[in-house]
Amino acid sequence: MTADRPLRADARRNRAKVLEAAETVFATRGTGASTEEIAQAAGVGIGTVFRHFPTKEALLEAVFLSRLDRLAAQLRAAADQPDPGRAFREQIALAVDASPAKNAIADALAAAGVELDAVKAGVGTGVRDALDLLLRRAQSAGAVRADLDVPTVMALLIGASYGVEAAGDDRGRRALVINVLLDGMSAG
Amino acid sequence: MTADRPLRADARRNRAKVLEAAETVFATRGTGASTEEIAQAAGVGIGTVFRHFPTKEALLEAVFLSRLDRLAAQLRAAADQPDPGRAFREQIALAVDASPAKNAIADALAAAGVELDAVKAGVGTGVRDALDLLLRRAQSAGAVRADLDVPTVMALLIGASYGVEAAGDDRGRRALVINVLLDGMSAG
Amino acid sequence: MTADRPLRADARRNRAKVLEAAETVFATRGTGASTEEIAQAAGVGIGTVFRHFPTKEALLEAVFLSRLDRLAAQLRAAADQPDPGRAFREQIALAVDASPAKNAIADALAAAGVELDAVKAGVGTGVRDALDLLLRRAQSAGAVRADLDVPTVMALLIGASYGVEAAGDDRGRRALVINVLLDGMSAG
Amino acid sequence: MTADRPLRADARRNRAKVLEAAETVFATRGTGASTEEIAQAAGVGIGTVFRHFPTKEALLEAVFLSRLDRLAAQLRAAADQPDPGRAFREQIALAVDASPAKNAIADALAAAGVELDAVKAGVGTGVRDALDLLLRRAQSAGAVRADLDVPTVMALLIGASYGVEAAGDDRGRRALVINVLLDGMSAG
DNA sequence: TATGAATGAGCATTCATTCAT
DNA sequence: TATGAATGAATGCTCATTCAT
Repeated sequence: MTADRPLRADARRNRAKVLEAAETVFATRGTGASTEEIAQAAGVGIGTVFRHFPTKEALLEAVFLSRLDRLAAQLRAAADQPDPGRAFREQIALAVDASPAKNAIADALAAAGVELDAVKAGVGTGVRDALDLLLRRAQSAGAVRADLDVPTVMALLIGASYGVEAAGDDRGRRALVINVLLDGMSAG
Repeated sequence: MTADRPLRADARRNRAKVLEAAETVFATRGTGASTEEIAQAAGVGIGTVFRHFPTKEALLEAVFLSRLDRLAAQLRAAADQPDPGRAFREQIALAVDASPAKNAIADALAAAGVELDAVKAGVGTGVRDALDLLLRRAQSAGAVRADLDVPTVMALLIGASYGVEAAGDDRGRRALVINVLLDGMSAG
Repeated sequence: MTADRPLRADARRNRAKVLEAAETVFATRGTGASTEEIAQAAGVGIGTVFRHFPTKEALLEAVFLSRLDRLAAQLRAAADQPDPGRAFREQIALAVDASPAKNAIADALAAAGVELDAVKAGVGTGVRDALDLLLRRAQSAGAVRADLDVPTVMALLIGASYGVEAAGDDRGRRALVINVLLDGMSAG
Repeated sequence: MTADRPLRADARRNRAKVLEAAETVFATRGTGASTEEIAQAAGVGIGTVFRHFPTKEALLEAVFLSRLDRLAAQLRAAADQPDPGRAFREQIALAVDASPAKNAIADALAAAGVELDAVKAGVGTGVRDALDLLLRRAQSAGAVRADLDVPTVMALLIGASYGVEAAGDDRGRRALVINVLLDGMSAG
């Protein structure tokens, strides 16, 4: 009975608009931003936000997952670069530098009692697998210490994200933070 | 700056009770915990909380600063240990492992638009100076890379706190995270 | 008054489906049930519900009237039974026992400020006339007190419906409530 | 620590104001009336309403219980009248005639899934016991049929309340409804 | 005509903050 | 100075109704 086309195009567009607006607003004003504010930023009625995301928590989660999806895609794209050590380093640096806003969202979700691991697991083979590949290759190439596994690298990534955030606007300092992390991860 | 009328003994006691309760409650239930809940935990009326801390933000700030004060004291106590490199490493590890709950508070403050740097500066010569001493000595001893300065170390500390938190309950993983950080900071 | 273009066959079918679903849903989940829920139960889109009943109130009214229609038909069918007193008693008992769900609807309508009398008048010669016939015959036969008129009997019916509802699931108690009512209405 | 006097006087007065306003507003505009409206009618802030009644449901319940309490008091006061049959009849008539607005509240509570019986039981020995006394005495005096028990009388009372309400403004008709009920309850 | 996405007014509830006692 | 009742702005969420497809 219910197909998936007619107005579905508009609906999908609205969903995307909301998601995008939410990402921006949460990043800008924090996760405490009101749903109303997001609706306005998206240019839709508040009812529309709740139609697509039945709960503020659901919206937060969706934003978080969409970020993780993008990260996974990015990591995957780097998997076939020639120099495994370099690929690893570059991706870590990129991931860390891009993530500050994600942290707040993760925090908010955690505060709401959401099982973050479960959520991440939902991304499935996403980030985890992509990272796994990058890491293994870098370790095989002798570029990264052998005692690191994916969960630990993820913890380090998260930490570095906050570290970079704490470093403020000073480009040099941010780079230094990342550099320390990479040095710590390198073999030898 | 602020006139510091010594504060009647019972008043001071109340202030301390509130601060302590706030630290516990914020750590336990998150910074979203209501002021009322803190008042109850402290065994005082809500009016008393607001008499001592005119704003929830002020209370959060006070809790954060009190933690920093304790950290400063700890760092200072380590300044005269014989082996500067070891002292540095030990203190970093200690600070990081003890800090998880602090993070949420710093986040909340940041979200509230409080200039964290300013606040930290307010601890004055506290953490900053103690850390400066430890760092310089370790660098002179050739145990820590020379391109690190205090603000960067603080950023790294903050990041490592979150990293450890993200590592979860796995003792080994937590240690590994700290280890990576220390390796990254070490000279050579 | 209202132009009654025969309504395309499928349209009529939809109208009936909605009415039926509404009756069930209102009875099951109360009159606070959302229109959306009714649409789903009827297997139609929400737009269709509103096409046939421009207002939730209108839908409620239609359900109510449809019940009254059935009641009228039932009363009419009993009009030619041989024993007028017995017919009256049986019909009263039947009407009362079947009506609990109707009460909630009548309440909701009343709460919405609908003139219930006007609505009932709309059923026209329906319940009123059928009841009139039954009552007169029973009174003529000396089975029912002479000071009762149709409006009063209707008020008693409504009251008894709620009484039975209040009696709960206890079959014996429900019967007793009806019995008291019938005794009160009987002559002598 | 917490005594029960100082500002308690004001608080109690406010609680009473809210309860009274709620009773009026619910009776006037139905139980769908907004809490805000009640706050305004009571001349207090909306927060005050929620301080005293943590939920709209709780407020509804309190209003209902307060009515039942008054009814119980009234019934109890009639217990020592000389003529038990007369006392019973008078009290039933009074209770029924005074109750219209109560019905809506009972309905709302029932709709909210509140166990009405439990609530009524909470009035404790209130209405139930007072009614029990009246009923027994009237039955002993041979004025009321012996097969009635308290729960059934309560169901009849509720039904009669609605019946009277349905009878509208016509004094004569209202009296007739009550009369039928009393006749049905009388012995012989 | 049917559909269901969009809309936004309306509601219950929370909580930081104020102030009378 | 301590208390806790009062306040009301703000928020998440629901639902009847509209309208583009």
